[in-house]
Formats: sequence, C-alpha cells, structure tokens
Amino acid sequence: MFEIDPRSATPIYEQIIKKMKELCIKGVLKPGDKLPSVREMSSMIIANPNTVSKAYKELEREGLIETLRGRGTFVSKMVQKKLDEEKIEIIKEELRQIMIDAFYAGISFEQIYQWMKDMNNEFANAFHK
Amino acid sequence: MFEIDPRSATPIYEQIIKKMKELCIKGVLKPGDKLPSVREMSSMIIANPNTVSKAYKELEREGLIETLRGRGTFVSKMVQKKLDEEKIEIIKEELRQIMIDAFYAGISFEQIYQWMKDMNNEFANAFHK
Amino acid sequence: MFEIDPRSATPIYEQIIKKMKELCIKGVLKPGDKLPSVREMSSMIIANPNTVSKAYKELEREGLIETLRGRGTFVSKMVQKKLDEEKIEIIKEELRQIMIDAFYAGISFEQIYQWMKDMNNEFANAFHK
Amino acid sequence: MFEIDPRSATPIYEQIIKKMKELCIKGVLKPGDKLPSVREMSSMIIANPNTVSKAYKELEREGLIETLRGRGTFVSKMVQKKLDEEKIEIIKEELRQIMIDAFYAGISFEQIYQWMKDMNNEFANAFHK
DNA sequence: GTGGTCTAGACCACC
DNA sequence: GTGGTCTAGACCACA
Repeated sequence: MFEIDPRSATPIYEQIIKKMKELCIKGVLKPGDKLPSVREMSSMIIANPNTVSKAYKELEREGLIETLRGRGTFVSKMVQKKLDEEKIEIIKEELRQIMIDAFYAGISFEQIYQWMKDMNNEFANAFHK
Repeated sequence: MFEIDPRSATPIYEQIIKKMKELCIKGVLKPGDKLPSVREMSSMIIANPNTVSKAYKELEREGLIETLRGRGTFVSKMVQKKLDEEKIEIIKEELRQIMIDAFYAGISFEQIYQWMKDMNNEFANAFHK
Repeated sequence: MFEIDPRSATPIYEQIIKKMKELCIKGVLKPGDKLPSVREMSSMIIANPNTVSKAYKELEREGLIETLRGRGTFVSKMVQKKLDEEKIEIIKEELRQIMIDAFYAGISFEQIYQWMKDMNNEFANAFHK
Repeated sequence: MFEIDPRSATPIYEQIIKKMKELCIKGVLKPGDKLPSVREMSSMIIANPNTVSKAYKELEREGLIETLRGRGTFVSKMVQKKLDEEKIEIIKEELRQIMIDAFYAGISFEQIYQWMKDMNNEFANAFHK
C-alpha cells in the first residue's frame, strides 16, 4: 500500500496520516473504499498496532475516514473542506519556511512553481474547482 | 529582535533557527553582522542559554553563521549554497505535504501561488538571481 | 563496554564518539546491533544522559548509527562513505601535525609506520578493500 | 609569515605554536633566527598580543625558542628531543584516531602512507637520522 | 567578555 | 520502555 520510514524524524503515526491523505487526494482511495484493519495495516507496514490505531483515530477526527462498528473502517464520503482560519495561518507559515529552506538549498522560485504544478496534476487537478 | 512562543509545538531552538534565517534572507542581518551573544539572546527571548547555544550551533553547522573564539558569533559570508540532492528531496516532499494539507483546508492553488510571490517580495527577491 | 576518563582534556561526548567508532571499525559492533540506551550508557560510564545523547546525535549525524523512534539506537548499514574533500583536507592537516609532534618527541618515521600497520591489523584490515 | 584561521576549532595560540614548529622543522626558521616581537607578530596575524604571548611562552617552555632579555626572542639551538613516554603514548593515540577518521572518510592506507612520505620530504627528511 | 562542556532533574511524545 | 527538549546553575578555556 505504502511504505513508512522508521528512521524519519516525523512520527510513524503522522507518516501514516500523510500517506493516507495522499492516496485519497490522488484518487487511489475513493469514498466508500474499505481500509485494511488496524492489524492488517500494522503488519503490512511493520508498525505497532497502537501506532496505526492512533493514525486512524486522527484521520477519523479530521473526517477523512469513518468506522462502522463491526464492519470496518471506510473512506468517508463527506469531504468537508472547512475554511479554518487558524489552520490556514499554520499552512501559510509552513509555506514560508519551505520558501526559506528552498532559498538556502539553492532552489529557484520557478523550480518550486513547477513542482507545485506537477503535484496538482498528480492530484488529478483536485485544486482549481 | 524577534519573539518566541514557548507554548508552540515547535521547539524553541528551532524557532530561533527559523527566525534567524528569516532575518538573514530579509536582509535585516547582513554578512559580518554580530549576533547577540548567547547570554544576551537568552535574556532577550527569555530562554535558557543552552537552548540558544543549540540553535547557534545548528546555524553554524549549516554555514549561516560562524563563531570567532572569544569574540562572538557573526553572520557568515555564505559562499556555499551547494546543491544538496538529499536536502532538495526533503524540501520537495515537504512541499507535497503542504499542497495536500492546503487542499484539505480548502485553499486554492492560486492562493498558494500568490503567497509565494508575496514572500519572494518580502525576501527582497532573494530568488531569481 | 568501554571506559571514559572524566579528567581528560577531550570532552566526554567526544570520547564516547571515538570509542564507538573504534568498536565499529574493530567489528565489535556490527550493523544492526542495538546500542545501549542513552540511560543505560550514561549509568555504565557514569556520565549525564545529556552527554551521552550529544554523542549519539553526532554519531547519527555522521551516519554511523540511526535511531528508531521509541525503539532505540542501532548501528547503521553505512552505505555512504562519500569522499568529502573538506574532511580529507582536515585529516591530512591532522596527520601533518602528528608528524611534526612525532619529530619533536623523537619518534622515528619507521616507528609511526609500524604503528599504522599494527592498527590496520587491529581494525581487521578495514583498509585496503 | 603564516596565516591563522580565527574560525577554526583549534585555539589561535595553538595554531601559532603549530605553525612555528612547522617553520622550524621545514628549515624556514633556523637556530639563532630572531622571531618577530609579540607586538609585530600580533599585528601580522591579526591576533591579540596576549594570545601571541601565550604561544611564545609555551614554545619557550618546550625549549624551541629562547627569550634574551632586552634583545628579543630567538629560535633555540638546542633541539632536545627527549623521549617522553607519556608524550609518545598521546601521539600514538592521536595517530589511532586519525586512522579511524581516515577509514570513515574513505581514505586508503596507501594514501596515508604516501602523505607521510611527502611530509617527510617536505621536512627536509628530518626523520631518518 | 565570549562560547563550550557538564550535571541534575524535569517533562513530553512516541512506540 | 525510548529519545528529545528544556531549565538552572556550574566550571572552564579562550581572547
């Protein structure tokens, strides 16, 4: 399904969240699709079940997935996209840091813009609606 | 000089690093400028000298500043800017995450691009050279 | 595991780094081996956990070890061994100083060469490959 | 005469000592030669007179130079070369560290040996007597 | 005055 | 359990 890097500085549960979001945005995972159970997932990516559970709980809290008692976990149909001012400020601040890091890494403005366009394509042009 | 948020999830020493980079890229701090001493800075931002020291050490490792024994710490000339493939991949991956988060926060592609242009201006058009 | 001299002029954290490198090069520590935890090591060598942590961090930065979140620290596979020009110059300069000091200490050229060969044997002929 | 690097991790006074020893061993400075005064030297290499003084004192303690009251400082005629067991052990230990660092930097055994021979030539074959 | 090292002890996130 | 961060306070070498 995807791979996680236990050596990475970002926590494993966060890596799972990110990967799941990516799969959803790319359309690999569609609304209504059933996710692997916590146990299945934990053996697939070689992680502690508690860690997977934590990721699923957070994804559920964010509304991306839903748990149906006894049936399993599914990709949620409702894509909320609430405009949370606080969240937007955080993202803007993160973007600022990326720009600064990119400058020090010698990356050009155009390169970043190109990457963004590529990613938008990759995401099936999820933006622009 | 700048402010630190001790409640933030990002460690104080990282906040210092980010702020310093920003001051440098904006031209507020110029090559050769003397930084506040570890003790001065620690009292300015109300943090432990060790925490400031950790930030300074990391900035030195990255080549942004240099310390002259017994004299203090100074903004370096930054001759490097070597293209580190690994670093570039990390930045690209971070950008990807930003894009994903932005999508879920309901931010438009154009909005992100506008922010990028604004930041480039703010950074005295450090890019493009 | 090894001993540290708290009276030595070389910092404890550097002594740890050196000893660990030596254990690795001698084959006592093999890739994948788990290192003592920071707390274990600190009680073993009677030093502060922070000091051990500093040594581990530096070893990780150099790529000799890697930490798996919440699981511990392990000897890494060491795929790198990239030829860093700057690093090589530093080593050459250090060698020059050794030669000068050896001359003033009355040590012969042959003696140094013999020591080098002995060490190479001790290191399981790590060189020459 | 020579240059010192205020950014280096090795103290300035030690850098001076090393450079002086190197000049002596290379034959640039010969027994009886007059050294620049502390003030001259400090302005030449842009360092604090106290720092130069500290270096001169240490060199005098080691017997490499001599101060004649009111006349100045001169390269000493007596090259002692006392076989100090403790000093020899220290040098051997330093050599061991160099070998370890060289291994991790990917430098070959032959390369080190070649450097040693080159340096010996540079030192006017000071060794081999 | 400067930064570098170390200790003791605390709290936290992650697994 | 693991390592990561932070504080308070100490001592030292260097310039």
